[in-house]
Amino acid sequence: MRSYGQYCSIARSLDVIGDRWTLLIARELLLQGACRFTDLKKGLPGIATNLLSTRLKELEEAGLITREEAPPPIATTLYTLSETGRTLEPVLKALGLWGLRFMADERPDDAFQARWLAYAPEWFTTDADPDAPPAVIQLVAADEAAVVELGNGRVRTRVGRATDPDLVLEGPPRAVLGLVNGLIDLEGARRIGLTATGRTDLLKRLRPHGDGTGCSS
Amino acid sequence: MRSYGQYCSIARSLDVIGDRWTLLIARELLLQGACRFTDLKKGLPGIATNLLSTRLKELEEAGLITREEAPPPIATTLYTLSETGRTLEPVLKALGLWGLRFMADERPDDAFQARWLAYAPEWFTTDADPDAPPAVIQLVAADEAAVVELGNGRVRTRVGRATDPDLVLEGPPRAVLGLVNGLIDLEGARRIGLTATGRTDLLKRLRPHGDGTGCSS
DNA sequence: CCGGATCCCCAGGGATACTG
DNA sequence: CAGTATCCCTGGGGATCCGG
Repeated sequence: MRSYGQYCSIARSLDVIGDRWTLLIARELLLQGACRFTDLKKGLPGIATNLLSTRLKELEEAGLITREEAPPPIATTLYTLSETGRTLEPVLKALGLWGLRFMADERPDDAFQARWLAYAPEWFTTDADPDAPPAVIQLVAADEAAVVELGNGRVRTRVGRATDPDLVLEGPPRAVLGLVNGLIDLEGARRIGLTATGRTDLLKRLRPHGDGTGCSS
Repeated sequence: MRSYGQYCSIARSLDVIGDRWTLLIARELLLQGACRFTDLKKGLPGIATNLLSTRLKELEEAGLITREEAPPPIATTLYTLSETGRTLEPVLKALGLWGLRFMADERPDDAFQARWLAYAPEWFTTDADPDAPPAVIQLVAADEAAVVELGNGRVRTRVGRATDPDLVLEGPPRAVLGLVNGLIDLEGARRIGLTATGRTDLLKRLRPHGDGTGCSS
């Protein structure tokens, strides 16, 4: 990208990661770990292959990712965030937290993936009752499933299904994520199609890092 | 900007503020407060006027800035960050902190302004000895001057000159800012042209929010 | 199937001139 | 001062093709 030519750390950040798609590539690598070219392509619906290729080169030059030629049985090149690349996590978290305010807007054609369902609770909520016994919440939205595990004062998430969840939240993405992130309350979420089965009291434990934008009724 | 079309809060953030120059406009409005068109243009060396105009419209539509027609004696339109716009501060701070690692690179042609000298200590350092008496550090780099005021456990900065500073740091931008932000130590800063006059012990009070990138000798 | 490279086209950005 | 208008050019989107 063309440099802004400003001796300012924000501008210099953007010189490196301000290009289109760059931060989303970092998101995928941070969420997925080592990725093949095709894995990245799948995780970035809409990206052109030439762009992905170009960005990967640029990111490697900038020292943010490393490419390694994996031997058989993988027999392909793997892309990984470098130590420096992983320091982008706070940047992605800040952006992600700020962007929550737009998650209420309905845009039916948006792509949606289980990983994006998963990272939000882990990054943007806290267990409000850290001493309470462990609990498991199953999220299901648009055929994508993720599991939220509460316990030991932590909120952990993973893609997939749990065997015996204490609570199942199912519905359109903006209902599930809107509820979990405190943009809407349970009643509001139900009104746009959420089904909550099980211990809905667990929702009180999930405290969003809200910034005052949310909880309309 | 063209939407990424992903239901992910990072992607939705970038849909709004991912365009070129957008975040730097927010930086200026955050640092300067209400601005005229020309003020922004001066604070954003290199921006084309049509782009600035376009971005201001987009930002207004997104609800991040408000334009107000000021009556005489100002008699012009003023741009201000809205309440929502001000919530970008954590995003800018995260980016600015991450970008510090690139401030060591020398790029002599980069533009430089006093405001960019000023915000870095306020955002990225802490008073390591909050109970110590107040102190004033004068920063001077490339003819731009800023004042750092330590006191009451806070680090405050402003553009301009102090009457009787306890310490004066003068030299090329990357020497002054590199030292203040912990990228280099005093010795290293002197080696690239820093002059430190006064109580250099105050530097110990200025604790950078470093992330392990710095302090090469 | 994977990992790209190539080509064409268009939108967005850059520089500058011009106007109320 | 506060933009608008214009022209040019680069970078991104989309499809296709190609070697391993």
